[in-house]
Order: sequence, then C-alpha cells, then structure tokens
Amino acid sequence: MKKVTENSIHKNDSKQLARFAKALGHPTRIAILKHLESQSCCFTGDLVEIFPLAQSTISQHLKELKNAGLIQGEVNPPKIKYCINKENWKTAKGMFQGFFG
Amino acid sequence: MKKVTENSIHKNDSKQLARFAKALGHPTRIAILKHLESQSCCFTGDLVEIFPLAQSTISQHLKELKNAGLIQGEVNPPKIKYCINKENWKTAKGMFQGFFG
DNA sequence: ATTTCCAATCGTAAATGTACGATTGGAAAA
DNA sequence: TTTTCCAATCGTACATTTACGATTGGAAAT
Repeated sequence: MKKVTENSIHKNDSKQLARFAKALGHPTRIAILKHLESQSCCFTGDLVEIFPLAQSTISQHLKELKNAGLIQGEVNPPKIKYCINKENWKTAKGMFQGFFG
Repeated sequence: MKKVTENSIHKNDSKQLARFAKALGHPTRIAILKHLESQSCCFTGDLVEIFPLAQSTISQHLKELKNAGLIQGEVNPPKIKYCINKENWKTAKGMFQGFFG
C-alpha cells in the first residue's frame, strides 16, 4: 500500500461485507464454521484433532473468525468453547443475500 | 507456509466457497461487483474514473474477479466490456446460501 | 506450592496481496 | 505507416496472511 489509504473511499456496507468475506476466504475457516454449524459448539482441541494443522495455526484462524464477529468463545476451564455468533451470523447472511440479489 | 500443503485436507466445496469468498474479500472488489450488478456491464475506464485508484490497480482487481469466475470480459476494441458471469454468480449465490443455512 | 492442562501469544519465515508508475500490446483512426 | 487509445502486464515496495515451534498465561488438580 502506498498512496491511497483505502479508508474513506468505500461505503460502510461494502467494507463490512468485504470483512465478512475475507474471514470466509480460507478453506480451513470455512471448514471450522461448517463444523461449528453442525455441532453448534466445539473446543479448540477438537479442531486440532480434525485438521492436520498446528495448534497455534488453529488458534490464529479462530482469532480471525472472532475478530470478524462470526464466532464467539466462552471459557469453560481449562477449555474454551467456541460457537457461531448467531446475531452476526444473521447479519452476514443478510448481507450476502442482499449482495447476490 | 511451511509444512502442510493445504492441498488435500479440505473438501472441494469448502475450497470453492473459500475461493469465492476470498475474491469478495476486498471492498474495492465488492464495489466493482455492485457496480456491475447495477449497470449490467461496464468498461475498465469507467471504474478508473469512479475509484481513486491507479488504472493498474483496477486491472489487478478485475483480474482476480475474473480468475474467481465472478466476472467475464469481452473485447470491444479498443475497450473491454466487463459483465457478471451469471452462471458462476448463480453457483456462488447457491453456495453461500447453502453455507449460511 | 507445584504440576498439569488447554489455548493464546510470540517470534519467525515464506507466500500472497495491494498499491504504484512505467512499459507493452493490439486494434482503430489518422 | 504512424499515431492514438485503452487495458494488461511488468517491476517494485511494503503490508498482510499463513504456517510453524516455542513460550506464556491462567485455572484446576495434585
């Protein structure tokens, strides 16, 4: 990035939709979300067993999904239980629906 | 990327959906697609006027959308007319719908 | 107090993405 | 043929992403 800040040239809608899309833009994250949809919830460790990826890598993907608002985690010591964030999920669904017409 | 190739560990569905999502993962590309949806078609130059971005940058975004299959361009010398690729658009729409349930 | 356990974070390396200006390519117009 | 025009591509710089192993953090168990 050099000259243009990319900050104010786009509408908020486009920015939010792009943010959601970006979070969905990796097959591992899609698979994590599919798993959460089917299981309703799961622990990080479950995912580490499912995917042949390092624990730190899974954690990073979860962090991105969390930052995008698509999932949420609640502590359940010593584990952490992750679920779909239903409210934002609905928002994302609506935005994609609206986008695709 | 170091150890895992990320090639065969995901289902094709997840990979394709992620590919579409990735293409949508930038506000400029969202905006381009919105514009194509509303106009049905447009030339590269139109977009260069709309967005405060270099011509080469717009071209790059168009290339990514084309590679993802979301748009197609037909030559109309000396211009190139870009349109939504309706077939793939429908596919993407269906995949997102299925994903969000 | 120490150990155990799970997950987050750190540090790092390599690949990819995003932007720019400059150059190239190819068709139409002069 | 030369010029003009539009868009693609090249070369480059810097940011971000993705992966790993190692370390840290915090709560529960010993």
